[in-house]
Amino acid sequence: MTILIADDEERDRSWLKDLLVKNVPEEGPIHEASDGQAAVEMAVKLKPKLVCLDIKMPHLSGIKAAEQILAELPRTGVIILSNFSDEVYVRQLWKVVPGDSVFGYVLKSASNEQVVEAVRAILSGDCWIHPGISRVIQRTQNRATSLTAAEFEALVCIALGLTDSSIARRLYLTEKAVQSRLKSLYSKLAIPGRGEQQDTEYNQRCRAVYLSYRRGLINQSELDDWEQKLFDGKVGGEKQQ
Amino acid sequence: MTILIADDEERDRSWLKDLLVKNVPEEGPIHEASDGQAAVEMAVKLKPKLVCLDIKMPHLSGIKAAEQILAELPRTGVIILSNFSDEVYVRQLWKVVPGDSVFGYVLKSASNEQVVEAVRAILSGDCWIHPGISRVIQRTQNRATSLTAAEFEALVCIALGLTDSSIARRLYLTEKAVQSRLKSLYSKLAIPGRGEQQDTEYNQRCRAVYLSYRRGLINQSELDDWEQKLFDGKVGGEKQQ
DNA sequence: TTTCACTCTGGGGTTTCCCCCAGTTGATCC
DNA sequence: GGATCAACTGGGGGAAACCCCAGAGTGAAA
Repeated sequence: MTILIADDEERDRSWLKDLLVKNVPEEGPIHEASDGQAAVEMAVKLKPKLVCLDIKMPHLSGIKAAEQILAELPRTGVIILSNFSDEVYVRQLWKVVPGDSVFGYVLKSASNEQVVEAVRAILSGDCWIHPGISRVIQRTQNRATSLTAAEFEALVCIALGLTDSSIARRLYLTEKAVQSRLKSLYSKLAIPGRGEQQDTEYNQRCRAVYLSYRRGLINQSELDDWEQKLFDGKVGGEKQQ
Repeated sequence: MTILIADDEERDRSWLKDLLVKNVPEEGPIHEASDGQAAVEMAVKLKPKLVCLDIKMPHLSGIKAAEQILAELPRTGVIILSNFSDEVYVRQLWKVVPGDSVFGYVLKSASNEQVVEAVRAILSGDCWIHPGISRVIQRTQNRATSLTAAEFEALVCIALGLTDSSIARRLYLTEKAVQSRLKSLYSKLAIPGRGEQQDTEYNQRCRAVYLSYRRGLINQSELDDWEQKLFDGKVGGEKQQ
């Protein structure tokens, strides 16, 4: 029963390997990869029963790696083992992972026992989601607070610092459409507008970015990816495929 | 020769402790603290030769802990051992640390050898700064790119999503003064204005926030602190004290 | 099929943000 | 004593962002 570990930090890899060797007796050979690309290649070759993926890796993120691996080998158990509980990753993962596959999401702040528990769960065919993540999942499925693809696109663009007109140009929309997206974004984030409240406390545009960072709807590395895409003229990231 | 380690992650503490036991032969007892407050208390009691501090800790950040420890025991060697190379921390640290004290700044992505090297340097009375940090230090000392206290205050406020008028109210300034601060902030961040460039590509306000995140001038946990301060009516954070 | 949510569209407003200009103060440095 | 720089002040103007309204098309769920 082969296991594959993918993490760019050597320290984390050896920690996890140690943990598995000591606590998962029925384990077979444990292989390691140090980036997402390598992880995919090794996975298709070794056909492991379980793959542990860090999210933040060079070349290919753990989530995209998971997508490719599951496309080839749908029966593989996948554990995302990350420092981050950002909503943006949960959104992506839920889109990428087929509903019937076996997977886990564990934060690196978890105790050793929790990690072992998660691994055991996956190996016996159950899912295991970190307690801290469940809150986030709730939010992504609540109609009133979760963002639509259109709202999310607009959010990313203002977070990058684009103007309405420049967003419109990039996404092939009218300025009015952009503003309409923003308007519903602001209301979902519950940002008080000009008419309401006593005084004009907030610049909604910046406030939306701030709150979205806080809630993990967006984060630095994701924005960097988007900036690449948008400046290469490709659009519709969340919609397509 | 006592050594004190402060980190809220048990895993990191034991990793570092192991490393020191194995590689710093002349070491004496090694104590551990799991937050900043405890670190300060233990330091004044134990008077260690060396203190290793994580930045992100509950109750009291590693930097503030370092400040208090150095105030009591200026001869203590301090190593900041953090995941972050954010400029905001470098700014803070340089203000807090007396010029003649012995300290180090090591990123957790450093190799074991580098960490040992840093510890040895501190113990023999030299400073040790992570290579990745030196770039940042350069920038904080370059007149043309480093922010003044006033510009930084304005930056924090727009990052929190406040309007000009609300910033003015909180900082006891006129709106014009706020706009003047923002104007010089934008120019230091090299954001093209409305007149320049082909088309109005950027919303400067949001763009400034984005670039500042990228450069580590600001980050989430620092902004949370500032939001607290500003809503309690206290101002002038960087200036005072 | 009818609902419903989502999205884009349009007209016609107000306010905030950013622009240009110029002038005063205070601190620091040679 | 000038020179320099950071910081706040002021007027006046333009453009972007946000406000309200209402309508119409899409696709999915009831």
